[in-house]
Amino acid sequence: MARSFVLKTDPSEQARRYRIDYAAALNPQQQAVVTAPGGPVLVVAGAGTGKTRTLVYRVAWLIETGFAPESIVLLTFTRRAAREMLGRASGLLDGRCDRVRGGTFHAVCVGILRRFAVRLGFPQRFTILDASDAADVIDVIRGGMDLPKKERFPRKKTIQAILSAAVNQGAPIADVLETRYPQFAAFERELVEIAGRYEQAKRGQGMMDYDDLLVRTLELFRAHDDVRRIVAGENRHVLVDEYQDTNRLQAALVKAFASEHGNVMAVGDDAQGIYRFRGADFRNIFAYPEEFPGTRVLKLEHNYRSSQRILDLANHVIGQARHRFDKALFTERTGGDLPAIVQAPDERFESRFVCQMVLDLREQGIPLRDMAVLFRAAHNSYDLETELNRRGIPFVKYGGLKLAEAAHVKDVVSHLRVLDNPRDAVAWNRVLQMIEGIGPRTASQVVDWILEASGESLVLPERPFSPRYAEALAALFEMLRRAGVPGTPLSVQVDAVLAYYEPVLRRLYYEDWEKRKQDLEQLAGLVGSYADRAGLLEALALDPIELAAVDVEPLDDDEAPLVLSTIHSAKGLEFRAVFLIHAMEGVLPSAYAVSDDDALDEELRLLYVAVTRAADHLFVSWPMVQYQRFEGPYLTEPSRFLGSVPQGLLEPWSLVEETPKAPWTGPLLPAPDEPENRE
DNA sequence: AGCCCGTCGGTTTTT
DNA sequence: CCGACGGGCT
Repeated sequence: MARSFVLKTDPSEQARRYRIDYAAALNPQQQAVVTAPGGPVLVVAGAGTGKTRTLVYRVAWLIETGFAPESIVLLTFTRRAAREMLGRASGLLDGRCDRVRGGTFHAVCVGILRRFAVRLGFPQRFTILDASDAADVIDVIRGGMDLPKKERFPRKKTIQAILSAAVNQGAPIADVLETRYPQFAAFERELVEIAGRYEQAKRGQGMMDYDDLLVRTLELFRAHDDVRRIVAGENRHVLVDEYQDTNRLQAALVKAFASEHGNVMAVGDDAQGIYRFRGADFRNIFAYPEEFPGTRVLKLEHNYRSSQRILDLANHVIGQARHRFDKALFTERTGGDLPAIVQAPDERFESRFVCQMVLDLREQGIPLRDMAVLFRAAHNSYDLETELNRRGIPFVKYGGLKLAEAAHVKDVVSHLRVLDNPRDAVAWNRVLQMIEGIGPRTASQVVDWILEASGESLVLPERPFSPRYAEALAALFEMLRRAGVPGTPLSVQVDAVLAYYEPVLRRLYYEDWEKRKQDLEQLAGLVGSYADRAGLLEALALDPIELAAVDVEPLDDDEAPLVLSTIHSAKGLEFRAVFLIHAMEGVLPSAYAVSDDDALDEELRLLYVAVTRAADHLFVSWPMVQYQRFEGPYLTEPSRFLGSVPQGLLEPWSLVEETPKAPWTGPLLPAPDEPENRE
């Protein structure tokens, strides 16, 4: 018979006064969340209701009530979010929150797998494949198969996306093809075959892709209950942010993490689910009380962020969804400007408008960092970026191309990977193919030889190398040997690789190597913040270090830059002024979404997320004419979601070119064909 | 086998 | 605007 033994609270604990005045810092709803007793809690929190703030205080409260920081796990959507929240919590409790464990599901899983992967037959130093590494592995597999030549087979990135979608949605490949890639439905058999070989290859070579990090952790818990008990036993409280964007794998992980104690708090907003493409279903949030019996559901409804006029628009937007959201945000922040709907003649006008208005608002005292330009897809801001550069307005861009994904950065990082793990065949392939005279074929042969000869250390095998590349190969090994001497500082290792790589860079990317070199310098600059090579490599694999396009002279020294971001990457952030550009049919909603009602609803939620980022000023704009390469200009339509917005919620703006100043008394200007004055 | 160049097709969102 | 692929050359 099991018996419960009640441990009494240490009296000195009881007597302690809390350092933080929770009642003063939080509203009653927030306080209820922060001071909730253990057990499962679901917090349904609308946009701008202080969700992050509440979680930060919750962490502090738990620590103040006696929980060890290292027994708390905070799961967030990005590592950036975790860092920021724990930083704020530490600020409240002078550093005591630093030991709280936090990060993405992927990062937390890597920590667990590094400890226990051996139990699954994986090496402790298994290789983490990012999406493009995974695509490269798939490409090799595809090359070794006899595939139908006549019809168009999906390219490696698409194959990878299909396989990943199947894993994340927990659906067979056939379903993924039917719903998202009907054009490739005929290749189901081949794709299933590739999927099988891909699994084998990963297992055989000790590699895990992003999805495996979640899948294998679950597998580990399922196959080894002692591991599950150890890991879950280390957690006394599990906190999950953005629960509406977790998929079934992540939901299962939450359940496992909390399985020993049941202290789990999830925070989310069903109206802000924007990761359906990754297998998330915003309705999962309603399944939570069934997953965790006894769940206490708490709500945060009071919006502190936006003016009422912005909320009116947001409420109208979300009201158009087919699925009804039980939600109306309210605020006491009445007044403010009406959100503007700006009709720009074309993209150039739109960019000029944004730049000019940004500068105006800055004149009015809003710092650049409190303004953001949001868009559906990373490429929507290209024209604007040019214009910002021209005017010397500093900006950072989130979303889109990642530093770690650029080909030349991967080249350099592959050398470090080989140093870290001489059995990393993916990295070897890349490293070898940079040598002149070595292509895919020779590379895979040489990799086989290397793997045979090298155990934990690097050995240049004695083999019949062709004189075409033998010397270069020896030079590569000499560089690796020097850089790999134990105790060599990371920065020295990186410098050695960069010096070796420089001529390769010039040869491979002769058109734009100088631009790419700046990225490598940025990479070199990051090195200092990592303790060792493994730490750097792990960060590069798990953190999408955003490629900041900030080589613009700041207006004032060190003025924090304007933020450019995809809507997805702006989740959870807020700004005093928000510009939503390219709000047009085909972009928002995306052309891919228009034939599917559920996808269309998600586009609507994206618009909702964008609108609710704004506190005071909101400008929604779109270009009436777009230029296409061959077709020339064509007319666009404004987003259907804005077409039906009643007058009074949005103020229509149009852009007019400045007319020449009136008090001109001299002779009329000659024909206006001075090229400089035209824009 | 590898490299270079021309052509053509596809083009979201992220860990 | 980038990458995959085919053809011709080394």
